[in-house]
Amino acid sequence: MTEQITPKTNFIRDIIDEHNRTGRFGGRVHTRFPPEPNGYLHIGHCKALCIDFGIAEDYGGLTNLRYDDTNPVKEDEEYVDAIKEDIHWLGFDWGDREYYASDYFEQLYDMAVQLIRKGKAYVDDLSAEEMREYRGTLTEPGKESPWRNRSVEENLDLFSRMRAGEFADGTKTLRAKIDMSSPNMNMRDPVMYRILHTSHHRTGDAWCIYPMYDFAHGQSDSIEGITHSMCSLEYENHRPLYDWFLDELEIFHPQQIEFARLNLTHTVMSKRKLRKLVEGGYVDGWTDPRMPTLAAMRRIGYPPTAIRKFIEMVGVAKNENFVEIELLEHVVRDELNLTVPRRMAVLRPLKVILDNYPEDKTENFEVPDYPQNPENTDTRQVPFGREIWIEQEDFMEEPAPKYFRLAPGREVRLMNAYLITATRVEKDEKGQVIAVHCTYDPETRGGSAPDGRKVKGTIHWVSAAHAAEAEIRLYGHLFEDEFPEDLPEGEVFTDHVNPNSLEVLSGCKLEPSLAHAGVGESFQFVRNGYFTLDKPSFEDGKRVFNRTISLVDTWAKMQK
RNA sequence: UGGGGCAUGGUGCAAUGGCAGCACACCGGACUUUGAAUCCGUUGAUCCUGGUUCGAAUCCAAGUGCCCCAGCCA
Repeated sequence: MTEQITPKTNFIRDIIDEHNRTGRFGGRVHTRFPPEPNGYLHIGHCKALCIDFGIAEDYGGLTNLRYDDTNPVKEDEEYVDAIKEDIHWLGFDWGDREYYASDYFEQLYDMAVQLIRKGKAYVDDLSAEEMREYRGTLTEPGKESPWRNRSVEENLDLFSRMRAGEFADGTKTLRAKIDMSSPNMNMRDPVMYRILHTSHHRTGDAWCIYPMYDFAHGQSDSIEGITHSMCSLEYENHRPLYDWFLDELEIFHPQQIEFARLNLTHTVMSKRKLRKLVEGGYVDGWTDPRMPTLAAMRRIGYPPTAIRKFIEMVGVAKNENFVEIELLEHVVRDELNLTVPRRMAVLRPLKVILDNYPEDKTENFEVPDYPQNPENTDTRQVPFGREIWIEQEDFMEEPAPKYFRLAPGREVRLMNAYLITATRVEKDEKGQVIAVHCTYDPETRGGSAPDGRKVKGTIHWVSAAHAAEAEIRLYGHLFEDEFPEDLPEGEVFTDHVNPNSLEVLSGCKLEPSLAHAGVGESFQFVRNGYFTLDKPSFEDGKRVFNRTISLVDTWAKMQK
């Protein structure tokens, strides 16, 4: 089995240990996982998920699930269920602590009023464009809004009328009164509330003003008693604001801690781009096997334990990183190797005829299901006959150096069956090999010779008389490495979908036992890729398989 | 060029003043009923310069490089 990972130290644990030493939170560790319900969770979110839940678990603390649903124009109920399913699939649980930032809209409103009363917030009439001009630049300070010094009474009145729906979208905002010349752009009077006459997936039309992330997140953490609020690096510049609101409001003050998000080679992680793929019909939804979503990984048979192990191996730090997809695949394969049964399937079939095998004889071989796992000795019966299918690439008429598989005059082992020797080939009018004639050695039943002679090659096979027919879809990575930052529209966009990411092979030959396997079952493939039965399981009366990149990689290695 | 952050083999993560280590990848070998897997091994790194120290990846100083911030997104 996979080796135990030694518990890693990381800077987050150092911070928490320090808090525990000083007693800042009374030894309590309470985290939250705060997805915005605007898409499916992908492997990148998984890192945050594992950190939020994992750290709390390690310290005997709790983790809340909290949807950061402060922007109704982007969010949808469809995603909240999908997110919950993914979290549970990974084996994490938030108990009954399922919260929504929108649960706090009333409290947040009261807090805003409180800040207005303190003279720390004001209603601004600047348009979005004007606000941008007033904000200044990275190197030049901003200017104060002409509306910045309205009286508390006027601000109170205007803000309540904003809530009442008197003003159109974009005509007014509520802003924090901080410092227009701050070198940190987030402190230049950030917007707290904007007007959005849009109905919200949970609060419906109860509100037409919605809090910004910065005005909602810290207070939500505070309300829930979160002690450690982990987020990605880009929020570092927001921490002063996170702290400012909490301090001005004089409420419980959690600690925000930032870490580097996960980047994976060959993998598009931007939710915006993934969404565009789905909406543009470039893929078959969020669970398309080519997507990096957890739902897609579940569909193609990645074990959740392997994904968690992968995240653990990646570690946590503040360095910008690009983890190689090979690590993920290694971890997944490592587990699948022991846990899913092995089967034989021929993707690109070539007929082999055993000339000295009785015409209508059939026999069964007992074959181990888990040859790699000494603790599981399950076997199955695999039928064998005079005509069999082998992989086209397992035969070379003129073998290359170091090629150990079948060639004229050469003896190889049919895995778990017999040793066979190629005698002659049959070709069509174009000179293509359409069948290979062989002789088998009846003394080698099971694949070993009584005289002890060895063969260098072993190949897989499927009995022609018993084979199940299938169309198999080979899924690889969806994208080329270079994916445009600004996603182009229409035709141009398709240029960036890797054509090799989906290869459909028809006429594949499968072991008969696979013909009865059910949707969702995973199998180790004969050359150590693997595949998962997927729906739709039948198309035009043929079973359809989806499988993952692992096989493609293995295949690519075999070719070179 | 304002502010914030980060620099350790190809990649990711450790080492918190004391022999720079682990995993993946790569290469080589062994073994094998697939050339996969497994096992073993090799190569390979502290951004630069100076300083403190018996001793620096670690502390100090000055550089260099990369990332983030000018949404009424999160």
